[in-house]
Amino acid sequence: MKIASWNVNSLRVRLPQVLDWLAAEQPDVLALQETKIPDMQFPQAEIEAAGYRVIFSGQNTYNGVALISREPAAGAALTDLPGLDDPQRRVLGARYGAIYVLNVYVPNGQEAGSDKYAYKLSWLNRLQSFVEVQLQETPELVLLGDFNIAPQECDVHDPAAWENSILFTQPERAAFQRLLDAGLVDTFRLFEQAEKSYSWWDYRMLAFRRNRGLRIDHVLASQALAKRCTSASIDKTPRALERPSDHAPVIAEFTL
DNA sequence: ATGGCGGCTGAGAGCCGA
Repeated sequence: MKIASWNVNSLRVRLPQVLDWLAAEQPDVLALQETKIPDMQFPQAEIEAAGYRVIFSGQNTYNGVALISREPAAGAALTDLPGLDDPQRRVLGARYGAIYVLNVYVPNGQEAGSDKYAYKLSWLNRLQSFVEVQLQETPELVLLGDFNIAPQECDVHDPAAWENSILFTQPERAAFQRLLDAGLVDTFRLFEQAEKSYSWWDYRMLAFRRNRGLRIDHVLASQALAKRCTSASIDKTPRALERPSDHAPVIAEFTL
């Protein structure tokens, strides 16, 4: 079972790259964030023509998530965190076989101390509560997506420069740690990885070429499932294409 | 390192992302 996450920063723009990536990598599940497209305009036919199923929860301009899969999702999809009345489309959960897949686009937070920062932290609290409940229901669970949090110093190209900056503040990192404490494992760190491995690079300042990035996209697996994780990686190749997303796909594989 | 890029809207320049 190969599960991946990719913030595409507009599916309208990136659809050809997504189709190419599906053909090349053959994932069983691909979670997309920042599709930025209303459901009525979602390119369902193009994805189905590639041999995949897809479910989506979108809106215009901002946010939007989708789950592309080989096999159809079982049962109804979840599009809202329980207890959070939020028009922003940032969550999509569905079960594939025994595995519950929860695709999230965590709020950016903009700046420590801002209203958006408070929203981010409360959003992460709601996420944690839901994960705790869902783990009782489906012990095999993958929580993946754009977390907008670099959890450790080794996930930041210049930790000193990023100290107290959004994506790397202590409260954000503590919220990420609480997700792990709830029973999740950062699959990327189960394996030896190259130093300075990142999943996002700013479009500006030649950040990708200089590898000045952050690792903010993650595939977290429940402890039951993490035991069956056989690989975890970041695919930097799409980031080097013409007109790329600023994020790279992150991948984890599990034995069934 | 101020913003530097890119996508969006709406038809300007500004918002937002990270």
